[in-house]
Order: sequence, then C-alpha cells, then structure tokens
Amino acid sequence: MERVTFEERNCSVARSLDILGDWWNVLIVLESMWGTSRFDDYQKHLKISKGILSKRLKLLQEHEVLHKVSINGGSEYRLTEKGLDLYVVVQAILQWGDKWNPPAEGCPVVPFNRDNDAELAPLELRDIQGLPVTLKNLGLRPGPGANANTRLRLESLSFRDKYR
Amino acid sequence: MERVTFEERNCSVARSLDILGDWWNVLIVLESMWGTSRFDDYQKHLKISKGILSKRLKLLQEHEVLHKVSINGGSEYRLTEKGLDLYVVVQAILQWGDKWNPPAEGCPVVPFNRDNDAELAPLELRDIQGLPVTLKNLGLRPGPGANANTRLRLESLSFRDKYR
DNA sequence: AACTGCGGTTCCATAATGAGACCGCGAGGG
DNA sequence: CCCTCGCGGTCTCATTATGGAACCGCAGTT
Repeated sequence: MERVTFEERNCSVARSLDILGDWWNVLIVLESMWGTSRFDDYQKHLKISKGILSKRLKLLQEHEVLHKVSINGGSEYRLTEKGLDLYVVVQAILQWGDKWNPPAEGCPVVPFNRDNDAELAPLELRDIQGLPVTLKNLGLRPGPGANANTRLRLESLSFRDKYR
Repeated sequence: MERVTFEERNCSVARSLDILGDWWNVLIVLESMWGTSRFDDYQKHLKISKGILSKRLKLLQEHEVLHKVSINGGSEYRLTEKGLDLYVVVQAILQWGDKWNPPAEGCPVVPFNRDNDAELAPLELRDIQGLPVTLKNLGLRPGPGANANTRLRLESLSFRDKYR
C-alpha cells in the first residue's frame, strides 16, 4: 500500500511509523479512544472517503491495533490492548500541540484525572531510578539488535555538544 | 500540499498531525536528533527523493521545527526548541514500538541517562499532583476552546465503561 | 416482494511520490 | 581567469495514493 515500508529499518521508531506515520491511522485510533466504533461514524467524524477508511481499518487490524467484532448484524471496531496503549503517544502529541500550537481560543479538550479532578502534568522522561531525563542527559547506545550501521552512527553521536 | 489539512479541526492532536502525521517529517526530525543536518545526508540516510525532501524541509521550517543556518558556503538544518521538544513524542513512539513490535534481534537502540547510565523507564502519565493516570482514570473535559460539537461528543463519552 | 441502512467495493479524475536529469553557485586548482 | 567539482536544490515524468461518488450485497423491516 505504501510506497515505502519501514518494516526492515533498524529503528523502532521507523518501524512504528508504518502505523503512526499516517495521519488517518492516528486519527482513527483517536476516534476510537473517543468511543467511535462503527464504519459509518468514522467516516462522518473524520470526513474520510470510504475506500481509504476501509484500507486503514484493514491495516490497523493486521497490526492488531483494532479488532472487529460482529454484534447482531452490525460490526464494531474496538481498540486492542496494543491500540489502547497508544494513549501515551496520543497524549504526547496533544501536549506538544497545546504547548507549541495553542489554538487562539484555548485548548478544546483538557485531560484530567477522574479520581481527583486534577489536570495532567507534562509527560516526563525518567530513568528506571526515577530520575528525570531530558535532552541534556539523554544518551543512546546500541542494543542487542543494532546492526553495524547503527553502531557506527551511534558512535559518532555527541549529544553533549548538540543539545546543550 | 496535503489533500487534507487539520489546521481548522477542534483538536490539538489533529492539528499537530499536519507535521507528525507524515512519516517523512517524523523521520527527518528523528534524523536531526541523531545529528544529521545536511540536505545530502538526510537524503542518503532516509533514501528520500530530493524533491520531497525539499518540500518537507520547507514545511518543517514554516512550522518552526527546523531552522536553516548558513555555514561558510554550506547550509545546515537544526532543530529549534519546538523541534527538540518532540523528543518526548519520539520516545513515546519508540517505547510503544519496542513493546509491541520488538525486533526479533532485540532493540537496535537503547536510550539511557548519561548521568548514571540507567536505562529509561516507560513514560507515565501523571496529574499535577504527581499521581499516575492511565486509561482507567483518564477523563476528558471541554476546555475554553471547545466548540459545540466537541462538547457534545465529550458528554457522550464514558471512559469508565470503555476502558476497564 | 420491495425498501432501507450498514458496510463495504469499484471506478475515475486529481494529487503526491520516487527516480533521475538538470541547474546555479561558491570554493579550489591550474 | 577559466575549469571543474560538490552541494543544494529544481524540473520532468511515470507510478501510486487519494477523494468522491456510484454501485453492490445482505440482514432486518413493512
């Protein structure tokens, strides 16, 4: 379907972009998080053409982000665990958008903790000891799956110089 | 350029997708985080055609994710603050990818805290009091910029039923 | 049996993409 | 001064994806 596929790249981000790199896919996931589950509703809310919606729903099912359930004649699309887990990505995008492209009228949607009504804090990257990690002290090292090229590029990387 | 633009949608995620919904844009930002800054290098590393790379770099400059600096004859593209801030989104995507589509050989790249060599923890959503927020207790309410339609849809949303 | 709504598929005009040829400019060499 | 080379693009063209709309099949209704 795509001209390019990132499956084979030695990069977990690029691989995920087969799904997340297409705005329709992200919007479909988002719609699903808002409760949409019917073919027709996706189409109306997203103003997407039926053909392309059909393709995207198939793709998302293949990648196990959505699954289809038949309910007395009709069919519904539901997020799987894998799909639901994208809420972190969605929140990251939302926070970045609200911070750097705030709508003039204010944010349309405000996420909060339903247990105490508190609004959300900006997502923070932390290490396993709980210490905050930012670009200043973020490092990247080759993992078990790194190929020669990845190793080479990581070696020539000097974060300290770039991001301070 | 795009067939669809999300500028006018009443949704901060959709608006951000003008940039993040295109895999080339995300990959260019990622490349930049890896230290790439020259036209030619983007092209070689990403195997992107020159025409489309040119368009994307222009777009990213318009959106102030990248800026161009001329250095003794050559030109370099550098991430702006806004662009650098995307590292949270990139990490969210990376973590999701590593969790749900782990490469058979293992992760190619492992991020860590350079101060103490500790690996990163999964991103956690928290409220401003520091309490963790997951899909179980995540709520959405209309903000100052919510239009009638957004309000309506938020009202009909029952997270408790959907995500437990 | 005819009608309707949902969930698609098919077809066509239009727009975006990838590959590669071409180009302009500044630096360096003879 | 003129030639060449590499960088940073633009231009062209064949291929592919998209949006829109018509069409289709089936389950349930009347």
